[in-house]
Amino acid sequence: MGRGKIEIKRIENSSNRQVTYSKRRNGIIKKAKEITVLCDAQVSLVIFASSGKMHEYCSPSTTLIDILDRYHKQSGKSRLWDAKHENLSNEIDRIKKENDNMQIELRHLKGEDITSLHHQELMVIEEALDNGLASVRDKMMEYYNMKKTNDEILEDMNKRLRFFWQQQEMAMEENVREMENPYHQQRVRDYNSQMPFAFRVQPIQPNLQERM
Amino acid sequence: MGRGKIEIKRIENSSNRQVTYSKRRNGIIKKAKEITVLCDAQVSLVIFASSGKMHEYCSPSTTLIDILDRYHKQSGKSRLWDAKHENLSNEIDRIKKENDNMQIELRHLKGEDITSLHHQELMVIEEALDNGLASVRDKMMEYYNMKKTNDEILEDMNKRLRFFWQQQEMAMEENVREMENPYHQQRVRDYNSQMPFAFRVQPIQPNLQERM
DNA sequence: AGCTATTCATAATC
DNA sequence: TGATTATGAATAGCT
Repeated sequence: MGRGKIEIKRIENSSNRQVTYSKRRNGIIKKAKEITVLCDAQVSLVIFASSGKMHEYCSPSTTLIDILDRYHKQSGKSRLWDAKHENLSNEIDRIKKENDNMQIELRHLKGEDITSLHHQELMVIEEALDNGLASVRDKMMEYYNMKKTNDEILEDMNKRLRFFWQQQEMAMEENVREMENPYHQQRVRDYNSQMPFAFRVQPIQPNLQERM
Repeated sequence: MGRGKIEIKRIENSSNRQVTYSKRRNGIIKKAKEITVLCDAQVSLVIFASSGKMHEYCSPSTTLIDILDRYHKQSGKSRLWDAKHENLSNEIDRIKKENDNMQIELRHLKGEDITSLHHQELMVIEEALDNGLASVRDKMMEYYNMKKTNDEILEDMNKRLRFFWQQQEMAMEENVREMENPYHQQRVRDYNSQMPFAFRVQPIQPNLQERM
């Protein structure tokens, strides 16, 4: 059906191929539409050109997915469809298994479900628990020490502070007697206002408090 | 293209429709094959007759699934496809999350990744470890006790056995002197053959051995 | 992209 | 159903 008969084999001339492709593609889609209308059929048609460009036709009132569902129900090739699901399913299985194993390990570490364990398995768990406990207690001890150091420093600071205030008070009392002299009053105020910033008492580890 | 022109609308005559359907269906499939060969295209074609009967064509060297994969990648209609996967994907996410949580808990119980934990969290872990350790050690102690009891019983049995054999030997020696008498010989054989089955020494807990 | 000579698909008929 | 054939449709090659 053209100026000359053609053999059904790959068209080597690339632009000819491209032209023929788009003509015939339109032809097929037209035919698909026609059979849909004429014969109450449902058609799903997806065409990829060698360029990768895609065209599709799907009968109205259905979707490709509907067609595929019917396809898979009827073709018995549901395994192909499932192949897409299979990866996900396999992954689920794998993760679930992993999950179960961890679940078991966790329960064992918590001392549950250990009745059926052999002696050696119990030893392994015991060792893990021992190690874990050692690490946790080390870490706690670390915190305690940090807190202790901190407390000591604060205590030391406060001691100095108290000492400073005592000195301050004594100086004040001494100065009260000379209050009539405006020059002295001024000196005391200066002295007083210098102090508070010099002894701002804070924890050494800023984040330590929130972890304790 | 036939003896007369036809309007593209539903063919009301059912058998005509059926005939036209199968002719045109073959036509489309033929065209699909041709465009596949001529133009290096990939075609997926699924047709359902109004009767429900299905026919399909898919370019060689691909599967419908491959085509659909590409379809979904390109059409942007992947949501429809994903709807099929959504449940599975959600489940995977859920399990993975569960997994992660357990992973973390496990690592914490093993004393790993605990640097960022707060003091209270460490206390909780410590308590869990303590409890676990207590349970495991209880269980081990139980086994030790069972084994000990078992050993004691076996030891006791063996003691009795040794004693029995001693008695036996002494009786034998005594009997050797009377060997000339056939009646005595017979008596010793009887005596001997009764014994081994009376003292078959076995563990009391049949499955205990394999757990130790 | 159009055009048209030609081949092909198929509607009607048997 | 299956084969035949007259006819309209599709399209290969050309512009």
